[in-house]
This record gives sequence, structure tokens and C-alpha cells, in this order.
Amino acid sequence: MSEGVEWALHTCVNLAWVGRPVGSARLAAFYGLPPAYLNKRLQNLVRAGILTSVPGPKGGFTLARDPASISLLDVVTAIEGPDPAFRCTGILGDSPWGDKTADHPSSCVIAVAMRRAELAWRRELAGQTIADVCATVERRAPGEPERTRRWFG
Amino acid sequence: MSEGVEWALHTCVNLAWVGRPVGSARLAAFYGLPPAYLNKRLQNLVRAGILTSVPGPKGGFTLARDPASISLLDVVTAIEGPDPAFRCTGILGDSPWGDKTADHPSSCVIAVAMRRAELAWRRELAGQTIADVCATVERRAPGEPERTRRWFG
DNA sequence: GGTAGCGTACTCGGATAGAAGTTGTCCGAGTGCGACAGG
DNA sequence: CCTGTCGCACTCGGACAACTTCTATCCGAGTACGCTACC
Repeated sequence: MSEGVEWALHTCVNLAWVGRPVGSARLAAFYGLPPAYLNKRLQNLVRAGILTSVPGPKGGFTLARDPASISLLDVVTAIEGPDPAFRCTGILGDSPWGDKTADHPSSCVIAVAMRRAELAWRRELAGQTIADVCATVERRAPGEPERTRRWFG
Repeated sequence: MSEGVEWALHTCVNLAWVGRPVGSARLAAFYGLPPAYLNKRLQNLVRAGILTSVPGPKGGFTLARDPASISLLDVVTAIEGPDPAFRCTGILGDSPWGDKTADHPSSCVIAVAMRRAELAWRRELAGQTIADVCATVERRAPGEPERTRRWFG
């Protein structure tokens, strides 16, 4: 899985705490990440409707909607793309008595088993939101949001 | 995810049906796959203790143990490696007040959430064995094992 | 005719190229602020 | 002193390389069979 997923998730949490536009350069400086590349990843989140971007001075990135409505799956999908990790190429259709017209991703027993596992993965990710992460961190370290907000301000 | 995972899974099912050594060339011919590359992947399964290899004529690959004791997770892990898809690099330690000595993969809320999801994925995969897949296919197409055995023989 | 030795053909196994995706970098288009000149 | 205009600095956004991983291929080491020659 892309390393950008980790960056995007942590950045979303920071943005949830700050609450106003922050430039990619400053967001990257917080973790010592390459600014341009983080920018490239945040663009993925903008296209997915997770962030909104504001150009010009005082511009930057902000969460496009409430943190409680942004699941971890949303972020992961925005970065990694919508394709499942296991992709059935339908090699059963290439077997001696294979049917190339059949819908193998749906009929192949192996493909179904793999998709079921991936669905369980997605369900877990969809059940956790950015707001949940923020709440857990805040419960563990109550001063974290304020401290972060100050650093970015 | 590597495409070789799909090849390895289907090949394991075929090997379970045939029950005796089959060379990688013939296994690859069944699906029209590149023989040498399939061989390379089956070597991964040998190292993982899933298959046994027999050199020389009449040689080839065989399941090393009962199909009921080979889970889909075993095969996936053998091909993809033991590392989890999401890898916590501990960027929290690089934040302004980050602690580089902390065990971030265990303490970071995001890392924990991602690992939980991946655990659900692994659990689903571990719950399905090659024998289960064989049984499901056989229930749907009763003649499949015999037909496959004949093609390889 | 039976048997020991040898050659051959076939297998796996690891070392070697090519393609694709990820990671990293750069520069251009657009925007808001601040300075400056004029009224 | 107030206001309209201009320049500038800062932002995102997409286009352009370097590197790692995946895909594909080739050739060498080892083994079992089959043939041959000998007893």
C-alpha cells in the first residue's frame, strides 16, 4: 500500500484540529515530509471531495465536510484508487474448457473468497472516521488539538 | 496485490485434484501462463512449506500437506510476503513534539485502526482453505476434479 | 537372458533483463494582500 | 486622509525525472528413465 495513505490520514487529523486552510508546505513541515509530493497526494483527496483547496495567499487545504462523515476508507480509496487489491483476471476462461464469456469475477470461487475478505477489510475501515481518530487521540492526550492548532497558527 | 497470487491459488486447487507431481510447464499451459514465471512463484510456495518439489523426469510440484490445512492466507502470505499492506513508518516521531523512541506501530491510533482492518482481512482469508474451495467448486461442477485430473494425466 | 554402466531428456532453482507503478521534483496559472499614487 | 490601481508574493495544479517493485526470461545443477554393452 502506498506510503501516501499514512501521510494523508495524519494530515486529515491535523486539518480537523486546525479548522482553517493550511498550505501543503506547512502540513509537510510538521512531519518533515517532501512538500510537493504531499501536495500531489492531497490533490487526490480534493478530487475525492474530502478536502477543498483554496489558492493564493492565506490559501491551502481544508476538510470539505465534517470529520465524522469522513471514513478511513474514504481516504484510503482516494489515494489508492477504487480498484480492489485482488483483481480477478479471469484465467479460468483460458483453461481448456474455460468460458471466456462468463463473468469470472462473480462466479470464480477464489475471486469470491478474496472479495469477501476485502469486503471485511473495507467494512472495518468504513466504520472508523477521522472524528473517531481525533476523539481517541484527544482522550489519550487532551492537549493535543490545541497544541497542534497553535503550531499551525 | 501481485497477480501471482491468483495463479498460485488456482494452481493449488488443481494440484489438490491431481494428487501427484506436475511440472510447472504443464501447470502453466493449463491457463496459458508464462511457465518460467509461474515456476518462480511456486518456489515461494515451496519455501513456505505449502508445496514440495521433485526434480527430474516424473517430477514437479505437489501439495506438501492436506488441502484442508492450507488456508488462502497461507498462499497469499507466501507470495506477497509477511509484511502488512499498511506499514506505519512512525511519522508521529518526526512531528515537532514527537517521540522517536516510542513504539508508534503499537501506539499510533491510525496504525492501530489500519491493523485492525487488516486483521479482519486476514481472518477471512484464514477461514477458507484450499479444500473448502475444492468442495465448493465440486458441488457446483461435479465433474471438474476428474476432468482436471485427466487433462493433467 | 540378465545386469551394470552410461547417455539423454526432463525437472527445479537461482541469476539476469524489461515493464510498470510509486516516489520525488519542478515550474506555470491563478489569487489575495500590501504598497503606492492620486484625488 | 481616503480610495482606486498596480505589483508582488504565495498558493494550488499538473507536467517531468529517479527509483523500487513486479513481471518475464534464460541458463545451470540435479535426477530418473531408457538404451547399450558386457557377463
